[in-house]
Amino acid sequence: MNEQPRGTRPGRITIRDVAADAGVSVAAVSKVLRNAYGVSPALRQNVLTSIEKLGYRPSTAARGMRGRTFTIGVVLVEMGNPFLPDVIAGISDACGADGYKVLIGLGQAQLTLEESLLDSMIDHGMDGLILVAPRMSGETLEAYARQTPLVVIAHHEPSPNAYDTVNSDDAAGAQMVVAELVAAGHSDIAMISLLVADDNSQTHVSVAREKGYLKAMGDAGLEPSARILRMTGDKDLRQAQMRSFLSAPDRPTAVFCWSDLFAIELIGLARSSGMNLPSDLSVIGYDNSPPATMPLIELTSVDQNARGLGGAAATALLSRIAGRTNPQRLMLKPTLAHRTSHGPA
Amino acid sequence: MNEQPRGTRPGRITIRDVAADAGVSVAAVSKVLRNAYGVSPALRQNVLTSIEKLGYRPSTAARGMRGRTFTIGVVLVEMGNPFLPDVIAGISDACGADGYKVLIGLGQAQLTLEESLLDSMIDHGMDGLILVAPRMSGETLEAYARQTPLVVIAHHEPSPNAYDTVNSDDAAGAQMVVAELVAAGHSDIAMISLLVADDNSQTHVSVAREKGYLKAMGDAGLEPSARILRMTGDKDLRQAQMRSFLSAPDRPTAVFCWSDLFAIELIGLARSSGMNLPSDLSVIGYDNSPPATMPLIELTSVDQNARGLGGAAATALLSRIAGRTNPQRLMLKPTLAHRTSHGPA
DNA sequence: TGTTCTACGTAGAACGGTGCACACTTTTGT
DNA sequence: ACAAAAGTGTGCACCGTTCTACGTAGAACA
Repeated sequence: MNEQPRGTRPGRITIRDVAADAGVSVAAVSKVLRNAYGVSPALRQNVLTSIEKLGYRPSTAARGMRGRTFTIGVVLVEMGNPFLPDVIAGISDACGADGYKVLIGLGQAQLTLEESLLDSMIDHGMDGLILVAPRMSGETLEAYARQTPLVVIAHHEPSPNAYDTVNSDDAAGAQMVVAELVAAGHSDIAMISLLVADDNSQTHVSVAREKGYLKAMGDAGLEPSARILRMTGDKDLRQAQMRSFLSAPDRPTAVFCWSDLFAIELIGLARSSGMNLPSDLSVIGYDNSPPATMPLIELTSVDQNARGLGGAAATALLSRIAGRTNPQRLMLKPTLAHRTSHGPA
Repeated sequence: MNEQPRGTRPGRITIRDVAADAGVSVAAVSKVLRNAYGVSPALRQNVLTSIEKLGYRPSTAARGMRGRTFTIGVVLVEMGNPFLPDVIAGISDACGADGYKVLIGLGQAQLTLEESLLDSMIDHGMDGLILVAPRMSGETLEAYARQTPLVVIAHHEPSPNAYDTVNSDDAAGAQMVVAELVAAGHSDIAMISLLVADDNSQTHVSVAREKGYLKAMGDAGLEPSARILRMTGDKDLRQAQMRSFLSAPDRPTAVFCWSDLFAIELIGLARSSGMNLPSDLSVIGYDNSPPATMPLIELTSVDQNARGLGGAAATALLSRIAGRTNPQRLMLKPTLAHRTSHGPA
């Protein structure tokens, strides 16, 4: 191996340099930095001038050892999902206002990697963590929550203890879809959902959407025709499943897809097999993601308000960092973005 | 404000606990951790056992003050681009093998935020940074490179000094596209590119692709018909531009789009205006992103080997961290993924 | 005038690692 | 047999902050 003397780079301006320049103590500078009590306006101004002049930036690493780092970590399972950018944007906005930075880690859909990432973030001294659609068990989450302030997005844990959950009301979203289709005259409405392999599948958003779907079908008196097809995450297999679904004799007149990704695939396959949409088949998706707005897709879709979810999670986390300990379960109402992928029965 | 005593959580196992348990000095444990010279196999094993037993994890924050953090930062401008996940995967793979963790920051397409993010990552004591398609000027990059090991992906800086660049050979990719279309009998081939507003637009990948396009058109003796339409990043405006392009009397027989996103939009608009593809218009894109493979799209597209780019960047960064200082300019060959969005003239 | 507050500022001990300088023990070389 | 070199482990200063405990001066009060 090599041995470069690393860590703090040689020329770095430290709090001592600032203190010397301003002619005050190191402690005084630290107080100014933290807006702590006990600094006169004159001293504060003096210090700020020196900071500005020297271009001083506090070392987060050093801060992490005693105080806070003003950094929060966000853990994603994967980054292909088009609704994530908005979630992140919502988090960043809410955090940025309070001077917090956001750093993202990627679990690559591997549970071990995901957990080691959490450890790593805690080791970095991050002030709190936000997990998006984690695959971990409730106990694991509780264990992490004991180590650091924690908020979870898109994960329906029934009764978290030491952390908060922020979700879109997935059941309500599904009910809106069914209601919309029923109002358009459909009675044969299927749902295409996701086959979740996990042990913790019950907390997955798709399950909440399934429940909403079933509830709404029941409320409309359509439970006999209600059916959920859970399709795999593997693209090729899934498309085969969709093809056979589309060519089956009992094909419904409308389909509610648990995500836009599935819905768009379904539309593509339907069209390429000669079907005419929406007259032959109405399709409604979930996420209201950018591709939903594309010409030739024009997918009606449930908007989760991803940005709102991110913002709410960040706000919750900040209040937790500030000392709150009682668990919160936030639920945001989704809306339906109307387009032309569905029509009358 | 509140005042929770934060920073290191109370119960945390420190290097001292490990040293006590193993009955050795703190320095010895530190040596084992860094696999530094001067530890006997016996002592090493002894220490490792205690580490395992106590579940010790070194504090990255504390490490950051003197040594390395075994963390590298990746800065993205935005995360919507579907080729980013592969780049990240490539980076993570290469880094994970050496025990490095990857943390991602998002610039939200704001230059100031992007730069403050770099600062923040340096402040965190990260061992090195990888920037993907940054919008910064060459001087700014050099300035950062003086503070930390730096590698830049997808940014055609002609002669970097203190950092490395890793690019796909964008010119070659464009030439492959033109060659493919010419071989299919096309002679009227336009390019749709991106209108870059920056001051540093010359380093943008789209410009390199434009050059390749022009070169290939020249080589094929088609310079008279060569034309580049630079379209805006704003979606609605762009679609208007595309519509008028499609309905113009001098519409070409084939179009090379600088990115799949543009290509897919173009295909959608063409189809929805009644055109028949690829007979009325051949389209080839760039990125070979997931949507390119969708039914009804089947877009022929240049594959940049995003994963390879990420891997190469990580390898370069690690060698830079290990002490290398001479600049490297890596260039990976792209390949063409053939599908049905283009056909004979 | 003496006493008690309050406001402001400072000294210095953490925090949890790293890595240099050194001491002690074996090997190796002659 | 003796010096030099190599191998192994330790003590401790240091990294750049935070934050507690304390000192001091001036204001307010009696």
